[in-house]
Parts: sequence; structure tokens; C-alpha cells
Amino acid sequence: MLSGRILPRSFYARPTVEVARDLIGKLLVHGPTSGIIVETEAYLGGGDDLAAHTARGLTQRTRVIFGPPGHAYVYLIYGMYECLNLVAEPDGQPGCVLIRAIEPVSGLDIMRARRGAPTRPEQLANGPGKLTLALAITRRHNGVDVTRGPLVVRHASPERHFEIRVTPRIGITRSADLPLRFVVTRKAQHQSEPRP
DNA sequence: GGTAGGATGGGCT
DNA sequence: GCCCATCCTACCC
Repeated sequence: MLSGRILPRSFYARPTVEVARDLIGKLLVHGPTSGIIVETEAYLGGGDDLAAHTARGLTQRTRVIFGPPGHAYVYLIYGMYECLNLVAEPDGQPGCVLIRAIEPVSGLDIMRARRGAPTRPEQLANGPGKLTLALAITRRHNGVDVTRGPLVVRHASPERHFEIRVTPRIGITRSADLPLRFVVTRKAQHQSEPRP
């Protein structure tokens, strides 16, 4: 598949929920590996979202989330895995989107080698810790600008349209009821004709 | 099909 | 010292 233009910073400089929703169907690219984003979660600033890392305010770790939009926030989780977020909202306002799953598009063999365990294609990057492993995204990418390579998000070409379901977020205990997770349920381009 | 438990280290109280 | 925005394996239907 061809990749379209890089998402501009204005894409990210919007309310976090809108950015989370609109990242579905976009192409996450790092070097030779890439995949279509199929699951995201919004983590809000402003204090009402107790699951957000920014809920306790500005710290050394969370400073990137308060910075300009269109940058990567990467952190270590459970001492073993790293999670990729993309910073939303205008500069100075917190808010970010966790990328929870991608559907591999290019560099499948490289992803398989990085993941180690015998892995079926659909399981290569279907989790936040798995996709960073598959795309070789680490804390060294914390703070990098994703509107300029090598780690970027692009429009898919042709543009992809999906049916999206909104649900509570996964794996949290605080603010666990907020509908801030966006996940592809069905590929629109594969939608069948009306049944007889 | 399902779930329980352990690995592992940084951030914050 | 406790809490994680996780994943994999073992084990049990």
C-alpha cells in the first residue's frame, strides 16, 4: 500500500478525544516497519482523568505531555515494556493518545524477528507493548517530533474507513468507566453487500 | 475456549 | 514500599 502525507501538527493541536478517534486508520511508520492504527485511548489533562499520568501535575516524566503537540511520549511500564503515546492539545495543555494496536503493513519479517516468540501476523503488534517491540520504539524516542521522521504518522493511501467502537479503557482502575477507547470493529472496505 | 501468576524497574508517597 | 496505561506461560475446562 502507498502512504500519504505526514499528519501536520495542526492534526494534533486539537481536543485529545478527537485526535484519538481520528488516529484510527492512519499509518504509523518507523523505518522499514509500519502498520495501520486500529486501537487508541485518550488520556486527558484537566484533572478529571485520574488514570492519566498528568493527573498529579507536571513532573520530570510528564513534561513532554505538557509540551507542543505532535510529539511522542514513551514510557516504561511494568519494568519490561514501553508504551507509545502521541501528544495532543495546544502547547502548554496536557493530553495524549496511547497507541494500543496496529495492523502490520510493511516489514513483517523484521517485526517477527524483533518479537521473538513464534507469532502469527495478527498478533505481532496487537498490544501497546507489542507494537513498540515490533517497531523498535523505545524511551529514546521520548520527546521526538512525529511530524518529522524517522518516526512519523501518515495518512493511508487510499484513505481507510473503519467502523469504530467506543469503550472504556483497558487495564486501569481509576477513571475506569470513561468511554475513551477507540477500536476498529470491522473493516469498511470489506463490508459485504446487503444480504438477501 | 478461559484465567492466574510472575517477571521487572521506574515514579511517586 | 507500593503501584502500575503489559505480556507470556502454564494450566484448566
